[in-house]
Amino acid sequence: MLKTETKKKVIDAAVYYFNTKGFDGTSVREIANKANVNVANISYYFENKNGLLEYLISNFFEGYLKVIESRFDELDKRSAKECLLLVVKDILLYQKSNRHLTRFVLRELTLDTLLIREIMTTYLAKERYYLKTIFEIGMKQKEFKKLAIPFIIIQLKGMLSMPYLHPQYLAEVLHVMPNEEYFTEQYYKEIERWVNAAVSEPFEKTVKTNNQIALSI
Amino acid sequence: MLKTETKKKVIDAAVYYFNTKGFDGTSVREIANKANVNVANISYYFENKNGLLEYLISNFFEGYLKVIESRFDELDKRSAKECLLLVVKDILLYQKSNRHLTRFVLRELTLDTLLIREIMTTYLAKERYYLKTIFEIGMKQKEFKKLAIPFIIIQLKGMLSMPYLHPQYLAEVLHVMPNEEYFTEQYYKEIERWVNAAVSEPFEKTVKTNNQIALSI
Amino acid sequence: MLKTETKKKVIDAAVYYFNTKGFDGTSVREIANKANVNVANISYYFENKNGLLEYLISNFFEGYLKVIESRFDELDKRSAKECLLLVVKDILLYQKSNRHLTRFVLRELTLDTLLIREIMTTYLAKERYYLKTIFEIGMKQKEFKKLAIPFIIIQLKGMLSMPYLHPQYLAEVLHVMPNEEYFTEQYYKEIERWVNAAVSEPFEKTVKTNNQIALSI
Amino acid sequence: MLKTETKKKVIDAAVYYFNTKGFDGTSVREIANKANVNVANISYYFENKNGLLEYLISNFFEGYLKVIESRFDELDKRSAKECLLLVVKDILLYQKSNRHLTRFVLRELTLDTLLIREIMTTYLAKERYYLKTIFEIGMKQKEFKKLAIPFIIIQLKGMLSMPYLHPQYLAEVLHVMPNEEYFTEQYYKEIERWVNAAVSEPFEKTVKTNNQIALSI
DNA sequence: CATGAATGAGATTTCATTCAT
DNA sequence: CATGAATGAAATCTCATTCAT
Repeated sequence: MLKTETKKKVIDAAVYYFNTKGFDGTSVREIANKANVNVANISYYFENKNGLLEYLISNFFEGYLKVIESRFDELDKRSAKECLLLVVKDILLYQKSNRHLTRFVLRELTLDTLLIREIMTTYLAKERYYLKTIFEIGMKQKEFKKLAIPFIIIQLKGMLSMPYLHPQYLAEVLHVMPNEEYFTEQYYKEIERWVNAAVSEPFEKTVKTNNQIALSI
Repeated sequence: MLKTETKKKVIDAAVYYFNTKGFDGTSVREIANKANVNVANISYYFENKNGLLEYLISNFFEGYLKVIESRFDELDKRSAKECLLLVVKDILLYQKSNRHLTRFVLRELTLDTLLIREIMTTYLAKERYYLKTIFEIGMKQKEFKKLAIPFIIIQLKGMLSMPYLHPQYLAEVLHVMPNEEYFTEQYYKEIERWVNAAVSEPFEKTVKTNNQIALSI
Repeated sequence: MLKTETKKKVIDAAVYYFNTKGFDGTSVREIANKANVNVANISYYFENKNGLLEYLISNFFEGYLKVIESRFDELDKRSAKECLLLVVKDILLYQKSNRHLTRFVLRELTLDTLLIREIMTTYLAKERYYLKTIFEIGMKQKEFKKLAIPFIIIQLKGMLSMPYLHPQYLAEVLHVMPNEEYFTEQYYKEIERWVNAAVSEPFEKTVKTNNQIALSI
Repeated sequence: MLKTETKKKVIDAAVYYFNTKGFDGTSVREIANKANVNVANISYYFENKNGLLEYLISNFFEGYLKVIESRFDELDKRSAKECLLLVVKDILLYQKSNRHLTRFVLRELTLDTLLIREIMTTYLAKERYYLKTIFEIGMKQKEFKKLAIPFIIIQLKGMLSMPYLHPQYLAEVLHVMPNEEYFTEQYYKEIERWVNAAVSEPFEKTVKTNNQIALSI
């Protein structure tokens, strides 16, 4: 554990600055200074600045996918809607507990780089598969309306990422504090409302049971 | 209004690179090279690189707000829902016709800088005022459900920005082409569905009339 | 002429240091300091440190080949031996008047790099062609003995380069001053002796006339 | 004499890289990686990188001089010319069997450093003494022409080192393979030709006997 | 209005070396 | 005897900016 003390300090400092100033807006020296270690450690542990970037993004998506996968594996025991809502809840919680990393990764995803292209063809393709499958099953079971799945995914992902990409906007313009305890719970309910109103079949009976899902933050 | 050729070339090149590589990831030399002009022109026309940034972002929001305002001014002649949908449509069209600039500005908004803070307290505060007022009127008129307005705005803005922040994701992961003609129309319908299902009062009679709003792209 | 003052100063300083400390043993800062210009000028004029290397080496060989070529073109007017001796003389003079550059280039040629490989397939292949042709004609005309040309070239080039690769050795070990006026003349005579004794046919009559070639240093 | 495995591996790796990339162009990490040992071993065994350099160069010259000395000691039993040719042969063989080290050392000798100056005042001064003495005796015995000894040494050393400094040039430009079996033998004959034609007195009777020296490679 | 030359500051990376284990 | 972690120094390179023309 002590062996990687330095590495951990670098990661924390990097996430901090990448979050606020962006990857290109942050110098390795700043990171090293904040981490109170020598600059050369960045090369030592991550080869170079870009290696640090890759490490952080990959790391983020490893955890992200694990969260989705573990809910996806319960699809046989649960209804599609239940499953979808649990995925939504878990993603919100994952993003909440990694909010600096999340903002930075989501921002980085908007660039046209080789790395991002690779991320898309691996992690994001998998994510799409899981979501698509959940929606397909839900539609087959008549839980969900027959909708264009890609467009549903766009809306869902838009909603899931918005508060974590723009926390400053929420706080300073809308006066909603995305870092405070109850925000996630409240926002989860909003997405649930959207699922119920815009995705689920109105007369679906399973709605009731799903309402019982509570956020344990 | 009649910009010199050089200034215009710089702007185009800057938007191109800022869109794909980000502001900090782009050097003024790259911009000058692509624009086929001398680097010193950037200082000449925009004082410095940051001036170019400010110019582009302000420019974006000037146009953006004008679009919202002109619909907002029709609030007396139209129902809140009609107005909201027209605003949605116009924003989509504005973003579509400035897609490179839009992606870059939306990305830049995720940073914590002085400039962005200023943008928030000016342009985005205004935008919030317009949206809030539309929703308030709609609720008062019983067109809209009584909902937490900030949360509605979060969802709306999440949906509005998603395809323009992540065109690559739409194209390569979801195989939806956000730059093709019919996308905006289709996506507009999705947001309309959301307004009808999750925002509007279900028994609202005006729903019918609103369906008539057609996108003239 | 004033435009390239800086470039020229960089070149001079680079040649000076590359000569004594080698390319990898010299830092761009040292060069810039000696040249009394800003380090960035090296990137500005030569792209990077390696560009400076390429420039200097190419430059050397452009001049080197021009010297050989102009004598080679006189092959119709002169005997092969005369021509060979004039080439020898001119190479010695060229190396003498570029002694720092010469030592550095000859040393660099001993490395296994891409650049050197390219130099070999271009400049040195040409040089070999000229020398080979001179020897072939000389043999055909019975001026020269029938010898293995590559081996003659090895010996010739070994002799031509030795004093310019190892001036320090000549000075400090052999107490021969390769930079002093009369050295070139004396050394030229040695090579002429080698040509007469080891290359030329002993009964060749042209030997006499060739002796008249005097070095005008 | 029995080096630790690690030390030997370091030496081999160092010679390999110094040969192809030069001393300054090689990092201790590269050496350690190739040798499959830890970097710190280099400091441990050679104090520092420069210590490794000194070790290798000294080592080379110890062996080099031993080769010359053992022939020199036979001067009483043999003619000067015989002796000279045996020295030539042995140097060629020594360089051949240490070709990587040889190229690197010969290249390093072209630099102006303290270490090289020391090498010159020790090893190379000795070498000069041996060669000079052989030539002087030969001249006294009328085996050799009365020539300027330093100039003879320059030529001899130029010929001896050329193929080992520029193996790439021989291979790729002249298509002579200095590493193949028969090269040394053939090249030795060339130098012998030079000795006979340009150094020896033409009517010298000992020439015959010397022809019997055969290379046992 | 536009340019090429030049610069100073700083960013990233490399490197030899050290030290505790 | 050997290692992995860590460092300080320096090397290369990049960048925004300035200035004379």
